[in-house]
Amino acid sequence: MSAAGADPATDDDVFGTFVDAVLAVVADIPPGCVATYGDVAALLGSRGARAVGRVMALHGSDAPWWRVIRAGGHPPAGHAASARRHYEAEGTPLLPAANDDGYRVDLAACRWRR
DNA sequence: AAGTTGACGAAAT
DNA sequence: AATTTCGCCAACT
Repeated sequence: MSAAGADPATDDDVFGTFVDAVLAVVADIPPGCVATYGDVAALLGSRGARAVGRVMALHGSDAPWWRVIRAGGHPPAGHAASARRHYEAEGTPLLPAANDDGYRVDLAACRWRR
């Protein structure tokens, strides 16, 4: 029966394999820590940091998207203000920044590793 | 089927 | 240091 699925990626496969894998890694990030899009992609065996960001844009609502940031410690584009509240609530170390979005995440102190 | 997009990364300018 | 360009990968139209 599973073979009867009309669409191979919209019936049995709750969400594409990729999406599920990305959400699994993001959900595995402990509070107070963060990982970069490139790191998440690397853990999946892919180098598509953009592909990971795409998953967050589509399903980020179902995962702690604020724990996934860009390289350099910058928060996701357009969501810096919202992410900042989560960091303070989780105890994530932040660094003051005059420019950017007003703050930066201390990757050197809380970059999650596997 | 092909082209475009996207919550990115890194290097070059 | 900031901006621009190219590269990567997967999904959407």
